[in-house]
Amino acid sequence: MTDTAALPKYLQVSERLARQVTAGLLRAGERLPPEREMAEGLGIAVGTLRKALDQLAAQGMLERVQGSGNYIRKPAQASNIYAFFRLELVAGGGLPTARVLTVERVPKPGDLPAFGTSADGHRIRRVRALDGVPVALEEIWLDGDVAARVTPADLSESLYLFYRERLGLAITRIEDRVGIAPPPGFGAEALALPDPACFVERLSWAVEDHPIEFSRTWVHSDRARYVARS
Amino acid sequence: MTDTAALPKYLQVSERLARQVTAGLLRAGERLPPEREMAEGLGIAVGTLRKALDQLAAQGMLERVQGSGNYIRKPAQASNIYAFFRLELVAGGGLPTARVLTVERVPKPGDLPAFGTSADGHRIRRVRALDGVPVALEEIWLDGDVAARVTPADLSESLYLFYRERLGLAITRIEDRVGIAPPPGFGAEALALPDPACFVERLSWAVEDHPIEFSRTWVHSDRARYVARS
DNA sequence: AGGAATTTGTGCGTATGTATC
DNA sequence: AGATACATACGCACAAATTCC
Repeated sequence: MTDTAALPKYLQVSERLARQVTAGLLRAGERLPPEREMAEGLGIAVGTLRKALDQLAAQGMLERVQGSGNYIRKPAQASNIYAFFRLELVAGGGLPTARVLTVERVPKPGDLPAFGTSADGHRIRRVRALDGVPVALEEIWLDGDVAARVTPADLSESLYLFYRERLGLAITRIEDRVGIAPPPGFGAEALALPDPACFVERLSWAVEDHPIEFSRTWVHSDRARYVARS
Repeated sequence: MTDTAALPKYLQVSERLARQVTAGLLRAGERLPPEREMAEGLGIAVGTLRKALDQLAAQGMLERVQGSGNYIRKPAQASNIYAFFRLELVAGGGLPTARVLTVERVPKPGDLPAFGTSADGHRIRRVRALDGVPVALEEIWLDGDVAARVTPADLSESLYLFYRERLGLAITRIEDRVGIAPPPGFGAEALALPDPACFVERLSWAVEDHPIEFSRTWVHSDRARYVARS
């Protein structure tokens, strides 16, 4: 437990809703109660709730339809809650899943950008799939100081939940860089991606200007693409 | 002039500020007047102005600093106002410019996604540069029905202004897809990009669900990258 | 160092417009 | 046409961060 200052109400609410979506309590397509009802139930003003919903809409998690209602858009999906980009099949859509390959605490290599305070990092390697078809390799570096140990069991459900509930961290800012690069050696068990692949580098901030995570995702662009909607 | 319904005030204000930035009336680093002053000058409520400023901040055009002020972030730059991604040098930053190579009205080829109502499109080809160094090739398809003719002179200043003032169109939604592909044949005069390159496909909506523009940008990823910040 | 002034952030409540059902 | 529900707009009070004296 950190001594983090209390989040603003509107962020508390959007975080809570995001968690409920992640946990599957709110499912895709589901309609939320009317804003006035919901605000009353939460004990906040309608304007505050609307700000929270705007947040979620901006993240693509919610669709707001005037005259109709607010609808959950994203299915419950692991580890993609704060993603700026969505990984999609070339044809669009696809149910995202991820399988953890390895989790190791190792010294940060020199080619990583500066983030966190430790010389070590937790290196998490995963295969990401859409509708069961492997489409990308991913390497996530979590700063060594946020946790002494990380095990695959911690990560099996949702990276998001792990960060929020086990570490007490709320990711507040993300920077993505898009380029191309050859995929790294992920071992024989991993998907063989053609060389080179489109990839996205991500720096995640837990608090302003203090990144605690760095990740790289290599996407087989014949099978899937990163999609961003404004 | 279209019979478009009047835009909400907060969008009118953000559009106007965006134009001023594009036109160079507001320069990078410049601080805006205090919100209360500004709102009074515009004859609107502070909350409405704040919503406009939030828009611009979300677009990366403005930086809002509590206790300090609102600062213009982007330099005056042509045609990048609505960009979801920013094209940056690998080291970060770089002053973006663009040079139009050709503008032609031609039948839409079959590999374009569905957009607009015409069988023809205006094909605009450009070289984009950062700090004077060519880093990307770009092909923009504007639906044939939004204008009978388009000339390079129309585009020399700013694609944004052209859309807004000549065509009366406000881009309201953008969808970007990231992948890799070989750069096309842009003629001998164009920058020779290595094959393949990282590229971004963009569909721009003028009104909800009615895209009028499609573009593809091929980026030499050794020189520049697309960067998105949340 | 410290405190006041300035400036943006959060939160509330209300009234009216507009799209959907 | 009426009811429902989200969108816009206004105004106010207080909190929090920054700036300046």
